[in-house]
Amino acid sequence: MDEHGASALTMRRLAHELGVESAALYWHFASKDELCRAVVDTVSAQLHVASVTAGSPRERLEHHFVAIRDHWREHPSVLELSRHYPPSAGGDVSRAGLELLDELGVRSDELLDCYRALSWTVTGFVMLEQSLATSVHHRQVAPTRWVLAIDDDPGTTSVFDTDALFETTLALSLDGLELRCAPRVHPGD
Amino acid sequence: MDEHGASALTMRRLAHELGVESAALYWHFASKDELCRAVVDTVSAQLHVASVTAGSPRERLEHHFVAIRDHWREHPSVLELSRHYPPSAGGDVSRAGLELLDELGVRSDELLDCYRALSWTVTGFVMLEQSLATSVHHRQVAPTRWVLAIDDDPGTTSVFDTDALFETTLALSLDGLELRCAPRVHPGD
DNA sequence: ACCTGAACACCGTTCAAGT
DNA sequence: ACCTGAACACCGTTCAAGT
Repeated sequence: MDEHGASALTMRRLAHELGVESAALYWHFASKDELCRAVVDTVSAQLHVASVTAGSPRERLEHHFVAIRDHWREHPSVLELSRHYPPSAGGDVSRAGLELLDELGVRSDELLDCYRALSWTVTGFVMLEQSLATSVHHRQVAPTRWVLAIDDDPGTTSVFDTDALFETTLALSLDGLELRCAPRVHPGD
Repeated sequence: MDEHGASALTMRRLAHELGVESAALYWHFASKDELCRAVVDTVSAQLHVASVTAGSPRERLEHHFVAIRDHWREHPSVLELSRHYPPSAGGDVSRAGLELLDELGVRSDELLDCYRALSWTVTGFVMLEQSLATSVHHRQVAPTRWVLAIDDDPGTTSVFDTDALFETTLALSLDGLELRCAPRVHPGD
């Protein structure tokens, strides 16, 4: 799938690749729906965010979400699937994230809401990032660099780097987060 | 489509609804791909963010993104389509947004990057919000209220409101934004 | 210029029948 | 328990042929 896109996942094609007739799959899975959910759940479970113990809570939080982005970038078509079959939302991963927010000083009654907000921001970002590949208005000029041009109107032409954009997106949210939990500023900055 | 989902958009079905044979559509559109792009572009163009002139730049910025969220919530299946056929990204809308960021005091060399970050955050949010409807693990208990329960494990059960979550998501980013552009705080707060 | 009819190569799914 | 073969009702797309 990650080679040929989510649309390449076909009961007939999958069966053929397994050396079996397509009807045989229906003994193992009730429907394609169920099979897709299993795929999403399996790949979601592979998302193990290594708990970095070095660095400030803020830095570890950044690593946390960078790891999540990287994971989905490696499995673009599964994220595409997960739009229709949302994952069970890796319990371990969110547990690790919640702990980091706690260390950062987020009020305990805001922990869940804040982590969800950050998590959605990151996941949504990766979804949009991956949709660039099929955009008529975006042209890829490097692995993470894109030029946006609408109808060759030079007024709308602009270049951007998704790595830089992700950094900005994450930085804005985390800055806002630090602001609301600890009115204290890092010394020596 | 917004009634029966994006998968209900079928060349044969559309043709039937127009009282015509499916092959006839291919005189007007080269492919379903092109037709979908036209749908996305049309609905994207209908996104007119009313320029609220009252309130602080921050408040108007909030209105701006609330309007964008509301628009896509009214056309869920089109946003679903736009994952594969990204919109030309309403030029007027982003122009209005950039102006608001400018008024807020964002440095001009950061304007584009910051607006894109906010815009992606919001759009990604709505995408995820809409995917809840098909989630096996989420149950809708009110228009914007969901309960998350994984395998009936009471330890993972939690309720959340997407309106509140959106507010948090937006607030975090905007707080971070204000922090980086104007080190001045509102008087009398 | 615009549409039909029929065909082609695909889908997901079901189900009797095989082993 | 696990699979096949054949069928059903769908797809998107093409293309000669109609008006």
